[in-house]
Amino acid sequence: MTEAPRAQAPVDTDRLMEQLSMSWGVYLGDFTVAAASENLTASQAKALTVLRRGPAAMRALAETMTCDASNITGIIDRLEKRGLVRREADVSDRRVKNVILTTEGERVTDAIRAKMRTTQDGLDGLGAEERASLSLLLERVFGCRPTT
Amino acid sequence: MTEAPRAQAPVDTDRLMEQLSMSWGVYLGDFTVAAASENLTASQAKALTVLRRGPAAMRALAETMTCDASNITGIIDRLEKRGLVRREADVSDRRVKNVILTTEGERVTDAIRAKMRTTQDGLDGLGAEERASLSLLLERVFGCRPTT
DNA sequence: TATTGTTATACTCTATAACTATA
DNA sequence: TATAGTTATAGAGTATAACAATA
Repeated sequence: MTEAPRAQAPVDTDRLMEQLSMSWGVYLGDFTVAAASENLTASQAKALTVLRRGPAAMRALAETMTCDASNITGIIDRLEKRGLVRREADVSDRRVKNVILTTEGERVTDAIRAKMRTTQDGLDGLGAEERASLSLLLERVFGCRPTT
Repeated sequence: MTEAPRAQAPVDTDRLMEQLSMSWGVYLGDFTVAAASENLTASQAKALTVLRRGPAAMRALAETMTCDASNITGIIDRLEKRGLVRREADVSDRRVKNVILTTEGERVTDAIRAKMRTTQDGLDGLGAEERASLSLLLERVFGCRPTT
């Protein structure tokens, strides 16, 4: 049984915010390069990543991506033109259009994730207990639970 | 002395990547909303955040932000027009222009960070040992050390 | 009336290529 | 020659406002 990470020096919230900011920069760079390797913009790849968790209505997608609903139309238009997603009218509310990943869309999304070597390698360097600790901490801070 | 987070169930790398992706979405949304409250785009706010660590040459800024150097010209143009940054010719190499945050730029950058309530509140909910654990884990995964 | 998705518009972000001024 | 920054261009992302279809 390996040790859990131990405190070395006090880390206040400000320094943690700064470190989180830098870490986000590394993650974003990794994601952007991986998306570009599949000829996708970061926004397009982000939409695919969200949809990988399951279909979503246009408006729900806009909320998750923190942008206006009008933007999603163009992003989904381009992804649909490339055959990575498709629109499907909702059965209970015909105003709603659900966006669904195609099989090719799933393949591309998984390929992008696999190409995020910086992040993948960083995670692979952790032991089982460290992965569990990071998972718990992410849930505590951002409210995101690991998918079952 | 509080306990370090304990493993509950095994968390493999794939699930951790997924959880990281969702957490990043929350962080990005928090950042985007905070930037918008200061009438700044996410890219502009990101540039300010990078410069908050110290002056940087245009090209270095482009590398940190994972985009082409030509984009930085426009981003810095707009920030300079608002008085948040200024360009300064490098003394040893006159081709290089160093970008420096103005006092107002520092104020706005700090204001944005202070407005990231979701992230701030999440971090504030951690104990001292948990903050230290998260800091160590971020360093392990992304190679970013807390600023001294 | 309210909501979903779309369109029109204006501005910003982005990569590519070509340019200038330095080195 | 090589590099740092800029400019020109075209395509993509973005918010706002207005619109049609549906609730």
